[in-house]
Amino acid sequence: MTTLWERSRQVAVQAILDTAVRLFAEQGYEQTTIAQIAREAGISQRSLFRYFGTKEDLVCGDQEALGELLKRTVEQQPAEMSAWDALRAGFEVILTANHPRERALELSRLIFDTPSLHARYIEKRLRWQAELVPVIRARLGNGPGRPAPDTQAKAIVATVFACIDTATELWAGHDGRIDLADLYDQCLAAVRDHG
Amino acid sequence: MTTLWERSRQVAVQAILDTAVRLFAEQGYEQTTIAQIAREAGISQRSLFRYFGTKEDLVCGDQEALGELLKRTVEQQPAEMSAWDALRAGFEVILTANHPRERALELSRLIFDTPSLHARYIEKRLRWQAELVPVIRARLGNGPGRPAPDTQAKAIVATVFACIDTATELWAGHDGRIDLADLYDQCLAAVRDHG
DNA sequence: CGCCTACTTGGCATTAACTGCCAGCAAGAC
DNA sequence: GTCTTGCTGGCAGTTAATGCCAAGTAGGCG
Repeated sequence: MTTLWERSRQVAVQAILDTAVRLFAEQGYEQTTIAQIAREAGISQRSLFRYFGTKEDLVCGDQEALGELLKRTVEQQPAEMSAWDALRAGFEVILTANHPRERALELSRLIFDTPSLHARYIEKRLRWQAELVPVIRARLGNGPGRPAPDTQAKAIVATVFACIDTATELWAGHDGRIDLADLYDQCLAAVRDHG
Repeated sequence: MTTLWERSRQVAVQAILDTAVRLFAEQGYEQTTIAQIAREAGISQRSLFRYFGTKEDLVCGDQEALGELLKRTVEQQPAEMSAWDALRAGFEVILTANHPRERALELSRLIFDTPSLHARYIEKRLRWQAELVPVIRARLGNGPGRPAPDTQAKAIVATVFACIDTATELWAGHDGRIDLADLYDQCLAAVRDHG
């Protein structure tokens, strides 16, 4: 019900985010200090840390929301669909729900060009990656002579994310000129198609 | 001329490492300060930072050497061996070159339980990955109708590391009672074996 | 042995990311 | 209008990390 508070919060968040991403793109992530971002966004350092717990959250803060969306989407796929196809469908949905192309490109470049950011990004993802495992396990035919379903599910989820990551890196490297979903399919094909 | 300087350096490194790992295990990584480690190891803070550039290096500092070893091992596999088998052979070598079981378990648990450490560990691993890509690309038959070799190589390397990571996490979760190489094979089978 | 050079070590100051605390102010409930 | 609630900003403090400089020590050389 609190209207003005929430609305001005949204505005502030967006303003800080825009300032931060602009500065990161201009001078690099490491070279940009929290003090500078706060100054240019017209907010105190203390408040900035209340909006974004860490400097890294300025870049990969909305990961959590995307993770939630991905999980729900995968769950809702028809039961007879394979784990791989369900995850692929989830990935497709995330693509459309993400930032506009230009912004996504900028963020991806930033993440893949900054080792510490890249690592943080993956680490954050690993957290909600774990929540996807039970969803995938439920979709596996537990035939005999196969690895434990948990091992199987974890490996599949980890591989899918590895391919998403690789595809995104290539996509950013090509300035978005190649379709991201196509790249993902190529990555998965390189892994799953034998011969 | 390896002299007293180098020898006492080795001794100091080992002493610091032992102190650090012990303290980390006793009170947790975040709760242990550099000042405390330096004090208990009988060295100045300044010198500690000369031996280990960062606090994280106290735990995953020898990753660099392992990465180098991995790359060399993969390169030296017979040319007709597939990319997958060559990487698997490299993984096998690393297993034997790593710390003794107990120490490796302790370190793995520490890394997987500490987000900032985990991130740093991933960062170091990403560097190995990048260096392995050209080695793997050279091993790919570039038949027609396949994804670009670079895409293929990146995807394969990323997947192998995803499986190594998954296997290691499972291994640490089972207190090392299940063979790590077996877990890795199970992960890869879950990904590559269809049906 | 005595000296000189090369290299290491430790202390001091500084920066940057955070965190806790407290006072002030503005929004919303009554 | 007042009163409660919760946001905001400043200030001090902690921790990791880096640069600088003075002091010490190993090792080669006359």
